[in-house]
Amino acid sequence: MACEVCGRELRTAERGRPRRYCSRACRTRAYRARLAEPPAPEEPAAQPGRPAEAALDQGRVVRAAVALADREGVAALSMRRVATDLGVGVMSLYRYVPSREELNDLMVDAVFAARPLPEPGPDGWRARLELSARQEWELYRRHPWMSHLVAVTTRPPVAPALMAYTDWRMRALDGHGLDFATLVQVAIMIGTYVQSAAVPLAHEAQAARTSRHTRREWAQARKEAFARSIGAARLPMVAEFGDEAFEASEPENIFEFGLHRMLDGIGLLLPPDQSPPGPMGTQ
Amino acid sequence: MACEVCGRELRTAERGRPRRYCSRACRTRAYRARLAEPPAPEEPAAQPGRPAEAALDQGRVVRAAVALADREGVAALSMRRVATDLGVGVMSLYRYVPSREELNDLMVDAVFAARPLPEPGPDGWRARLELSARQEWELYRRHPWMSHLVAVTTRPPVAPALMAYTDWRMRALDGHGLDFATLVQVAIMIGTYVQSAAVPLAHEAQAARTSRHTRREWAQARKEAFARSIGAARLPMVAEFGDEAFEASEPENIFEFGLHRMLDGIGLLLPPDQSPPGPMGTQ
DNA sequence: GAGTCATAAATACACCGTACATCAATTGCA
DNA sequence: TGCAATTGATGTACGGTGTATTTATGACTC
Repeated sequence: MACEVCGRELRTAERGRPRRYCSRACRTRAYRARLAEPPAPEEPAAQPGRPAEAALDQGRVVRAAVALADREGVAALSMRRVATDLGVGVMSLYRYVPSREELNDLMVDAVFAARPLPEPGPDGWRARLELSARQEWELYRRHPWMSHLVAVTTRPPVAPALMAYTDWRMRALDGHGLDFATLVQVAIMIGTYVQSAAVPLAHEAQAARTSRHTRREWAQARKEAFARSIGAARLPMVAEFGDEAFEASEPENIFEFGLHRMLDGIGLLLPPDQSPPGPMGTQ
Repeated sequence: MACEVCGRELRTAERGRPRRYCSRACRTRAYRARLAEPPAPEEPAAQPGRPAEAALDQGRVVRAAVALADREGVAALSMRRVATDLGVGVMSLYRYVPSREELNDLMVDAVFAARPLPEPGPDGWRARLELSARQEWELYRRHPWMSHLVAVTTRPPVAPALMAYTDWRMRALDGHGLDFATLVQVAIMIGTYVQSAAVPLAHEAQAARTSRHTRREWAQARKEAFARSIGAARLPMVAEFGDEAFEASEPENIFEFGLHRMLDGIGLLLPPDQSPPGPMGTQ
């Protein structure tokens, strides 16, 4: 009595038909695997018992979720809201999306898949890495909820299109004598950095939506709170924060600054007189 | 009819005494502000109607929350669980903690406050920045839920002790001719990077707790999923991922690698022949 | 027509944060 | 000495969440 997919023990299998899967997620996975086996993923009709046309599919669910998050922010994103937006019952979503967590992944994947990095990229490793970072940053600007989702899942999102960015970055730097492990680390480091720099964007987007406080007001209030609680004596630098520091700490500027520092640091790994590399992907 | 703290409209003020605050959070804020006004914050007694001793205080609540998160992970952290751990009613917490979101901030602040950076730090800007990053990293290792909380709030946590890290970092690099705005950016960039590099730690901690999958199993499963869905042809680099890449992408190693690249990049901002600076804080 | 199966949905459960009303205890003041 | 004000602590309840379980419906094969 074990789930056919994940092998977990099956609970409450007493009444009715014998159960085969431990959860809807596993059942859905099995179903999708069965669908994926025949070589025609574009034409899923003519399945036994399948209605003439399905009202839903995974793409529609994911697109609706992305649109909702874009429109009303990550706080409004829930299975119920997505379902009502689509005009279907809540549980209908679970036929196409194994769980809320995997919906998050699918949303991230959809956004990245819609904007792949160009092939071939520009010339020169630095221009390439810069482009890849800037393009990812642009995605976070347009979909601020993404940086939130990435962190909320307590694990890196399982999104092939995001992995494609990593792959592209590795190829962007390949051919300069760096070993494979270093390429991995550079690519991951860049993605990690862009994501982290984008986290404040989610906050600003939410604040702009609820029109509660602007970032400036918030920074001012926080500064005053610090002045009251800790006293500026202990934080001499923070005590001098003014317009200049505020401007410098704007997410956009932090991103730009850190990006260049990081690229500079990567440059030091490479042999100094390296001539410009050939086209991408030629190893 | 507006809240005396935030000015928001007061709903449902018909029956009973007229309300003065829009929420318990505001009422608590007003109460705390009133407590802070007299110049003796250590001796708040002799208030009218104040009981002799309170069973709870903010410190106990925050400590219980931190202990709970350490013990059972961020998923188990809720107001109800904290309350039962303390043996009090749920709503009793709200007398000392304005809201769940601010409890998050207080938890982060408590952890950072318990481990301040040393004064004076070591010699040399690089050793200092490295120490500050490594010490923050150590905190995330010990309290993996922190990286999660930082991101969940959709805004940087309001934690003075965390701001103290920023201040320390700015002082660590001060005296090398960098302008104030650049100091701000360096300090924020380092903190941002450490936090983001720590996000996978939360995942691993949770996985280890539920003993579902190890990181190695998870990476393997993900690789197979990619091979099935996208096909390795489109991701030539990822297709070659093996033990070496797995080892390289270990959070600890990503952190170390990125830290050194970042410090290298910062070093390029400084004049090359700069002699070692004097003791910290001398401007 | 019976049986099998996938779709879709309704219901239900356990949980969350927290607004609200209430109670007893304490104190200052009339 | 009473009374009003104020606080700590709490119980109850509301509207929300993700999703397990169950049921109804239709389409297909035999």
